[in-house]
Amino acid sequence: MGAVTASDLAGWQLFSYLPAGDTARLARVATQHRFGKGQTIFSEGDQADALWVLLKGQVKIFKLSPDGREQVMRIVRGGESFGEAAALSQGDYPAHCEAIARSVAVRFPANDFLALLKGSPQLAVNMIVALSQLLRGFASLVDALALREVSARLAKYLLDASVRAKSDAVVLEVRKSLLAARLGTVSETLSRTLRRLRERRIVRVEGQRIDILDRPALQQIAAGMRI
Amino acid sequence: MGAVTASDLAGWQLFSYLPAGDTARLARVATQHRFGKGQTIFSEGDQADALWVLLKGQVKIFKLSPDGREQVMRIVRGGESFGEAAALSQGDYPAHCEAIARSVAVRFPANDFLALLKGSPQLAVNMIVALSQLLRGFASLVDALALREVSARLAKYLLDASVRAKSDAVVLEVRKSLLAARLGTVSETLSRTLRRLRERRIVRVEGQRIDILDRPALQQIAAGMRI
DNA sequence: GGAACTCCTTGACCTGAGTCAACTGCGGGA
DNA sequence: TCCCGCAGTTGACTCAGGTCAAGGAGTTCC
Repeated sequence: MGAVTASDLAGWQLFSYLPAGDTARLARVATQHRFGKGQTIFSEGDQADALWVLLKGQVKIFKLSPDGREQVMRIVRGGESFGEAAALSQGDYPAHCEAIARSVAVRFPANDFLALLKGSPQLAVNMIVALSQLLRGFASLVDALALREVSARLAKYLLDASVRAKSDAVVLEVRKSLLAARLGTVSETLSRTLRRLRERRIVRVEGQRIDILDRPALQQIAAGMRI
Repeated sequence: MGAVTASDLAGWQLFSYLPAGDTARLARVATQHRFGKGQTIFSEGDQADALWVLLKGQVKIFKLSPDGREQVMRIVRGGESFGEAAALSQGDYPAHCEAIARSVAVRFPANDFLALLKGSPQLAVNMIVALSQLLRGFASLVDALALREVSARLAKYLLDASVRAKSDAVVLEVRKSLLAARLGTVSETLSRTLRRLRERRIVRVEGQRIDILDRPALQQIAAGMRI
């Protein structure tokens, strides 16, 4: 745990266009924390007394089933906030949160943040935009889980990742078992699905690297075509 | 389509604690619309140029699978807003929206609303709280779809509904086929699941009315116990 | 260099739940 | 009062995908 300077906050989406005074006030209530790989940041049911921004590393937000299966709701990348919804509606965290790589995060006590929100329309609007995007992400996750087969979810993931990477070569940002949990399945099924794509020459797989060989086919599968 | 007065807006959660000036400005950009049962309010992919508040009636937000299965993301009740996330992040509506009963809704053009947000910290905070609650709802939907069986989802739904009704007698707010789509299943499976609960004397079913006879059993099923 | 991991892959099996089809019964309209 | 139609129920069948178990292939640590 350490102090945070205003310049630490500059450049993050949530704090863009903020007047300097607001940034300074935010920095004053913030504390910096380091987490080792695998370390818990918060658990489902904990009192949501803080909102976080990830500076460095990678963090997963996930739920567990009664028999221990894991659904990853979100993989947080550097610069993104997390725990917002819980902290801002003053209840418990609705999911678990764990660092999946060495990470540095900034913690804002919920009360302080809420108070600052009321005095900073720009911060409030930024927060609203962030929440809206999050909601979009969740809507598409619901769609995927309820209405798409695993092959379509995987195809969509690869296409999205290739857009982000601006390349046909996708390097998975997480281990395959975690990707499986993200896609709402298990690693065995992911492995089999990836094999079907490989056998059809739609992708080439080399460890964490996946090359898209036949984009149109992948798009058809993402749109619901059976394979 | 009709005009909206400030008093029409009073009392709705999103507009609570607003200074009179803000309410008046909101009313000035708002228009009132009536929808018949089954009428489309917007479709997935439409440009999200407005945010809505439902005054009367009932509205469903839903997605369709490639082969036409329906997942209801949300059932909007009187007083709630909808289309917020889409309108506030300036893209397309990510889902379909249809009135499931005769309804009256107020429409706020996205640009106007966004402008008002910047000038009304209280409105912004209300919006943030609303979005946060929505996000919680989605998180629990993801959890249900990915990690719970249909019986557990149904049990949880009944328990929640009974809390809202403050009674062991739950009157379904929607047709069973729509409830099925809400729970991420089909009406046949809902029917069979309900029968299993009936046979075990856990509930009594009379049309749209369901009496909870054995709450502890229902709680166990909601927590993942197989039946 | 090898032991002990952890991650991934593959095969065999099983089951929850979706599909299709038939039937029932209530409720509204003329 | 009699249809007609839609919501709901039930049975039979099918299958996507989860579980269990057994390797294999890198990695890390003595």
